[in-house]
Amino acid sequence: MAQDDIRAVSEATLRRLPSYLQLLKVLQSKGRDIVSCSHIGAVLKLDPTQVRKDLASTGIVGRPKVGYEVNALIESVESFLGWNNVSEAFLVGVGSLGTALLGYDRFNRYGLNIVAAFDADAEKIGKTVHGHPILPMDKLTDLAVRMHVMIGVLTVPAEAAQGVTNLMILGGIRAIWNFTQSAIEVPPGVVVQTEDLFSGLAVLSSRLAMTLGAGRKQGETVHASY
Amino acid sequence: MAQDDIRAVSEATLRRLPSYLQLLKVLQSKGRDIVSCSHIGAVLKLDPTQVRKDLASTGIVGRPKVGYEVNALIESVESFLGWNNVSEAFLVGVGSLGTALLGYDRFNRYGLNIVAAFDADAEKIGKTVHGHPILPMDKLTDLAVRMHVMIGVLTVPAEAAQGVTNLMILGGIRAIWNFTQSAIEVPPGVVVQTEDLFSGLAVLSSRLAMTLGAGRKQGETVHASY
DNA sequence: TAGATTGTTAATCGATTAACAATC
DNA sequence: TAGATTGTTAATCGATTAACAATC
Repeated sequence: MAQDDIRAVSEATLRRLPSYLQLLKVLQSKGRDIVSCSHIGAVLKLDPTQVRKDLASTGIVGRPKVGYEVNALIESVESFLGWNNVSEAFLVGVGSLGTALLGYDRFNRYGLNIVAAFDADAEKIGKTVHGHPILPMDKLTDLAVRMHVMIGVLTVPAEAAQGVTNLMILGGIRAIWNFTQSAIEVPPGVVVQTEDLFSGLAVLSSRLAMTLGAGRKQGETVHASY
Repeated sequence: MAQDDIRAVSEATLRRLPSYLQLLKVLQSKGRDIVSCSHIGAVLKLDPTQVRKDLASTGIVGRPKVGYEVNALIESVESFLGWNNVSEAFLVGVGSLGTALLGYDRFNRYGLNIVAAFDADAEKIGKTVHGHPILPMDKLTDLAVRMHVMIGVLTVPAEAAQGVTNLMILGGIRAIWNFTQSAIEVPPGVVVQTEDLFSGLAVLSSRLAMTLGAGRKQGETVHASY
């Protein structure tokens, strides 16, 4: 792939990259130098050609007959995702989910460093959650500007989502990881990734209902695409 | 759609159903009786035909020129997903994420009722988290059998995932909501839905890198599919 | 009635999978 | 060399979107 060829990589491909990365790191820790697409595909239950195309979209070039160098592949996937350089992020909304994310110490390996947390609740301000001080909302915009923070993690109640988003935008934040159920509006050039827990639950519920459902022949089974 | 026609509904459709449901409940609370696909599509930024097909797959029949009855539509989507009857679930692994999920009191509206939590840590056993008593792992299988629990929520560290899965299977659990990064093995007839936080982060990171990236024309913007 | 909306079939689009040449 | 694997083009498959008939 030519180096200037920034073609759009499909969301499906992007979503598979972290699973490759995880496997590659396991292989690396086992001292393995080389890996083939067929091997990756066998472990992750994916088509080898698909693995090859996904990897190629990160810019890696392999060696026919040999495969890919594990270290080079990790480097390629990580730099493609921007995960070799840690970006600083603000988290807003220190409820149960926000607290869980603040406690997740492995984000550093995935390019994310949560440097400050914010909450509207005066009770919480000044306290520390998993080593992160909780700051008042009115500091958000100024601090984002001063620290050049690019990423915001949104874990507030749905009704507060748009207001907090607006503060983030004012602070120059360019990417919002949205854990609310609210569809937030942002200006062009700002990226939003919404995580909806219930969409996964819908898949699970429906597949379960199907396996348990009447009218189904005995022994017939349903597999989710995990 | 004929009532015995259990055709496979695509995962993409299943994932959109919760967002329809949420909007419909907002409309219901506003006292609205009738809604059209074009209206739903306009709010959620989806093609009206796609909305119509998604809704049709739940079995609802609308009225030409009029639209769909809001109440009937909610009933149709909920019963399709099995969310009108609450299923009891066990949660295993009371770490930060498990704790957050235990604190999420709205699962009842989504067909899920977490009736017990389990952990391997003796320190945690006997304590109560968000009103849920934490039980020892060795009670899991027997209790699942006795209570006819069908759903397991897996929030343990990756290395414990397969072992706990096996206990769940022995207990007769038929659906596993897997929040670990481990690809678990289950027998036919058991449904697994794996939630990978990092796949969402990969999408965000890559889209951000693309908006910030060099070689990009000024003013060109990238939108995530939120 | 006319027009808006549903229901359904056809066309398009893009992702996945298959085929095969290039390569070490 | 022969065979395995990459890289790439073609075929297939399924989801999305468009077109249009049916309906109130």
